[in-house]
Amino acid sequence: MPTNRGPARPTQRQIAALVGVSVTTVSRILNPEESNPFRWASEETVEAIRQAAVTLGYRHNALAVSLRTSRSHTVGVLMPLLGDHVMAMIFAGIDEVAREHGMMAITASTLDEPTIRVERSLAMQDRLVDGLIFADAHIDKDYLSTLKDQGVAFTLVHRRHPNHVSVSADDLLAGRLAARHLIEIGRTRLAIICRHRYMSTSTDRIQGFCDEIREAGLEPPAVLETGFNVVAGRDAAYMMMEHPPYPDGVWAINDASALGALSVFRQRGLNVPDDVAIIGFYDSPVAWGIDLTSIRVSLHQMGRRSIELLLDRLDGKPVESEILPVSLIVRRSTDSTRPIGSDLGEVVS
Amino acid sequence: MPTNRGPARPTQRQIAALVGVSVTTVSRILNPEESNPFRWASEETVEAIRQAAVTLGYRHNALAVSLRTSRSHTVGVLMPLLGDHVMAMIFAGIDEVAREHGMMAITASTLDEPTIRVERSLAMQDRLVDGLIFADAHIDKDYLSTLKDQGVAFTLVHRRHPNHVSVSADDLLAGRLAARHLIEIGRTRLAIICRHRYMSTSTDRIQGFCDEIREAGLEPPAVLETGFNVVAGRDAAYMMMEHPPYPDGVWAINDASALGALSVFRQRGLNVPDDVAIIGFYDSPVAWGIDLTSIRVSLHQMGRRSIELLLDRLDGKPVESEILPVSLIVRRSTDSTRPIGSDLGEVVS
DNA sequence: TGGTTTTACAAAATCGATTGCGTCAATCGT
DNA sequence: ACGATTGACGCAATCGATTTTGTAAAACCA
Repeated sequence: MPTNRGPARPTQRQIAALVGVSVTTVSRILNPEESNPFRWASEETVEAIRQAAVTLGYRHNALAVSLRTSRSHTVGVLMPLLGDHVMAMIFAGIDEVAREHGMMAITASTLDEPTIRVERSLAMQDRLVDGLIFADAHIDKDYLSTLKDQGVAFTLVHRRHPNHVSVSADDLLAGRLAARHLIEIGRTRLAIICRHRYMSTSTDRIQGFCDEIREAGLEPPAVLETGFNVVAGRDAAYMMMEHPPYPDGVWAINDASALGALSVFRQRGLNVPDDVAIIGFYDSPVAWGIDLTSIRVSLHQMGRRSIELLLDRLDGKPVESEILPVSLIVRRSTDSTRPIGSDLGEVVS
Repeated sequence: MPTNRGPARPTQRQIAALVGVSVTTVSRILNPEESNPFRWASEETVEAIRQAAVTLGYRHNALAVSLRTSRSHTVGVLMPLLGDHVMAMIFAGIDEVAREHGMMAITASTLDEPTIRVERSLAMQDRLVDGLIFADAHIDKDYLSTLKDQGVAFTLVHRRHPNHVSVSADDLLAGRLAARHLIEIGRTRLAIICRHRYMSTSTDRIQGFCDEIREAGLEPPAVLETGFNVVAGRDAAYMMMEHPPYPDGVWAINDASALGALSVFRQRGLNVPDDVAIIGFYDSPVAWGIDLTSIRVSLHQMGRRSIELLLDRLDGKPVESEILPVSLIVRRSTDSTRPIGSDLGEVVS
């Protein structure tokens, strides 16, 4: 079992030997946290050490530093699912801020399962992450309170939880915007496609949607909890069309499921938006492609704020939950007078 | 500056004190690599130690283990861009295999810039990653050879490089498939939308496309190197329409840019596919949504294989580059007789 | 000039876990 | 019955860096 990881990395000890000083001095000079290295050694010594570091190709051993200082300069991000557009965008934002602060963001997927979440969370704590960001908070189970009691620093992103600091979209308003728009274009038989109700992204959006509808004096919408992907959208659409009267206004709280539903409606010969209007969520490239009316929120910004809040917390500053603004982007899936291919959102690549 | 990371984690020392044995014994019993703990202690001792570990809530300190063993059970993944569908899917595959092997995958974006790539790569080596996976290989610059000489274990994914082990799509065949299809439906004025030519995903696809066209005796295609996102696709389309004759067959080697081009063509009143046929790449949800003919390759599988090869390498097994099969999924953007919303690909969420 | 402070650096402890080398007693084989 | 093996464990070194403590020499003050 050859443990040889390439040629051995040079250590401070070697630099010390080369220059003829102690490792203590080397450490002080090379310590990036040290604002004034010259307090500790003469100018020549400092120069000699730095020179030696360069010629030897010295690099800090991040593990050793962390072990000693209990500071890993790492934040862990738990997401229900990697490979998903929403999560990928959020993580990109987190990652961006992380490196702006000389930190590293590491991620792991939990598949939204409590067991895996605990496991991954512990694995990250084993690496002494400075803090955690959860994108998969459930509103019922409260594993997070345990963590809080243990003094673990964390924030939530995307989904919120009343007891913890989070950065989320204004889901209540989003629900109202979607409902209002459907009402304004004269729809009365409404339906929602969503996922399990244990996440705030479902509950809040449904809540806002229903509130608006109730205040307009309309019938409450049908709620189809099929899921967040294309297939889930199709399934929901099939269910809707099992027996008339069919809905004439659908809000899928995710563009992918909107796409699935849309394709089914079209296959069945329904006209969108005349027969059935559809609204999505996230204003993703999919929405641009199919001219889908959608709710826009900056996922990138959501990711950024979630880690900025976490870093503030780590600095001991007081932090509060934030709610990001949302806006309705109207396109042809609810308004056939709109131009084709209008209003593309933020471009990432 | 309170360095208090919550309540101090229990250590082997504490367990040792509690049970009344040395840390050595505790370490041997609790070491997960140790196949037969009973070789080192009596059954009672083993039980007592395990019991103490549980009651104290003991967890391994991954950093300390790595420092000692020079094995971090971590692989680093360098991607040109997080937040991109392609990269997110690949990473999801990598992450899956990583945890199947009790490892952790950490990622960082390089924005395709050599400087950042080196920086991130070093940052990962500082954490003593067991190996690296590069999704952003350039074919000209050869930073990777330096790494190889240093004995750093790595594989490439998505993009390939003749000198290194990689897992990529059969881009040459993909190019041929796209060209053949366009030729078969009678197109003669062809164009490609791609990105810089320093990546194999561009060069190979173009190569295959051009080979097929040459062998068919047609004119070589126009090559528009505008980029990989929606805006790039629009830009390319605008350029194409600057002066007639316009292309009647376009291959965007990425669905997003295909979408951008498509929307421009439609805005200009062109009929797709009658006036201009469009093919994309990756068969992403965007393609499903707009009924875009596209090239399918399993990105998830690509990710999985890239880390599996890396792990094989780490085990000292010989590994060779792999090329994943591709297939053409024909939809309405090249064949108006196809049904709406057909053949959805692998669903991820 | 005697005493205090600052400078410049070193020695050693520490972080948490692993591991080579021993020790001591019980057991085994012949 | 005696050397040899095995079982059950501990000591101390080690990984690479940081931190605490220590101590000469130089600088400063009155």
